[in-house]
Amino acid sequence: MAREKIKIRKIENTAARQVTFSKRRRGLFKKAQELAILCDVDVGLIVFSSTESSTTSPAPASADAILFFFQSMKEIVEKYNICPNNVRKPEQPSLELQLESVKHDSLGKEIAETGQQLKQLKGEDIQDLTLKELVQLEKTLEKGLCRVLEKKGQKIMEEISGLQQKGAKLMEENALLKQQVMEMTKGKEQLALPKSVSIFHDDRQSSGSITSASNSGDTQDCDDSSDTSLKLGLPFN
Amino acid sequence: MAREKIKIRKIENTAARQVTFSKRRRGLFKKAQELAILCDVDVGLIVFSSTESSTTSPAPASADAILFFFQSMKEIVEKYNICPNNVRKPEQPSLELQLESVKHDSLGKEIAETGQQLKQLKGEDIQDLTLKELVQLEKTLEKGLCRVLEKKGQKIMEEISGLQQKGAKLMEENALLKQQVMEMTKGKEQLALPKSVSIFHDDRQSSGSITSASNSGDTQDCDDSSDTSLKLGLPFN
DNA sequence: AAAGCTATTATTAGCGT
DNA sequence: TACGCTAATAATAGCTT
Repeated sequence: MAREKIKIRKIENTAARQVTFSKRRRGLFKKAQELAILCDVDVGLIVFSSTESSTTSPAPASADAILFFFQSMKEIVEKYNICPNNVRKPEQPSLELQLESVKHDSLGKEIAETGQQLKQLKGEDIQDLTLKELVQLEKTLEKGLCRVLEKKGQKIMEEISGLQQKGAKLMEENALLKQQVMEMTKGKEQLALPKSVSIFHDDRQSSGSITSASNSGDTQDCDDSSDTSLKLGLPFN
Repeated sequence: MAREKIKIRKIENTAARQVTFSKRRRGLFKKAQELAILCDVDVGLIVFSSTESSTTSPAPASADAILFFFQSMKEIVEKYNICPNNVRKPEQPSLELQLESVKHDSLGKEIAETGQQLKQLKGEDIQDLTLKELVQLEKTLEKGLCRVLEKKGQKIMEEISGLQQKGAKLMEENALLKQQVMEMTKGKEQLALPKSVSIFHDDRQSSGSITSASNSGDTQDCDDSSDTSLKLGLPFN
């Protein structure tokens, strides 16, 4: 309803969207209020303003909106207080208190603060911080980064040791199979032996070779894992 | 906005009020939806009437906030239910259902998640993260740190440039005063000359000395500020 | 009463500053 | 950037059906 008719679809231009948002939100609230007054009804309206750019973390915006909403609700409640035919004094204070508590030290505030902290840790919304605050932020980030790196190192070592174990087992199995193959190649006459026997034999015989193999294998494994750790580490950096 | 301008006050005629209510409510909801679509925001609107209540939440994005909205709404609705002269049983279930439908994502959950993210960014509570998650965290932290450092650099440069300007001004003043003192020390006979003349003289004579002084001063200034920048930078690292 | 009509007011999109 | 302006569209008050 202006110079040009527009289609109701998302306005892609950010600035224009912001302007339209302000204007239309004002209009919407005005109309809501008019409806409430003209028709003597309660209207609750909440607009989740995403004034921030595309960056995530909806918490602060939501919190703002929630506070706004509660403000409106409070006004409605106050209006009702004045309204003569709805006199319910005992109920009013508790609701009032709830609103106040939400406004001051409750969920909304917590979300807002936590959300902002989160944003700031992500390096967003740091325009108005003082140098001191920035330095504090930096410290926190470094500390966090340090811990994360430490934990990452641990995890990588765990991963490696897991791989080592797996490797060892595979080697063991491998050696076992080799042994079996050798066995089969050597004495083809034993081919038809019962499983249990052959297995028992294998276990015994392989014991020594596997041990030695796993020893050398361990050393090799370590070397391999050193390489592996580098390889593992890289894709995650 | 029609055949006649009306004042925004309660419409006393019940029938007319009801008609206006229907019309305006439709308009309000339409506007709410338009705002939501055009500006890509969440809008929650609830209208309480003596005969019905209706709700809309055009975009299901931040469910937790909407839950909060519904919870609050529910409280108000309950208040209305208790109110003896407003009996609206049939509407209750639908609102109740809507509330239930979004209940599984609670605001508490958002707080918990945001809080945990915050903690994890600080390097706490990262015991059970996977290697991949840790790497993601690391990236986020590095990005944040990078931004914070950049902003810090900016702030420091601002600080420095401010100090430099101040320093330059002080030096200039200093030189001027020195010149004046020298003047006074050299020729005491000129002490009683008219202002305009003495000033003119001062300007002239000092011109050379001041220029040179300011030159060396400038260099000194630069060095000083370099040192200053280091000194400024250090306590914040 | 509910739905449709239209003269009139209200809102606002694009522009200019 | 964030205002104010105004042509133009949108909503709607009172009426009719």
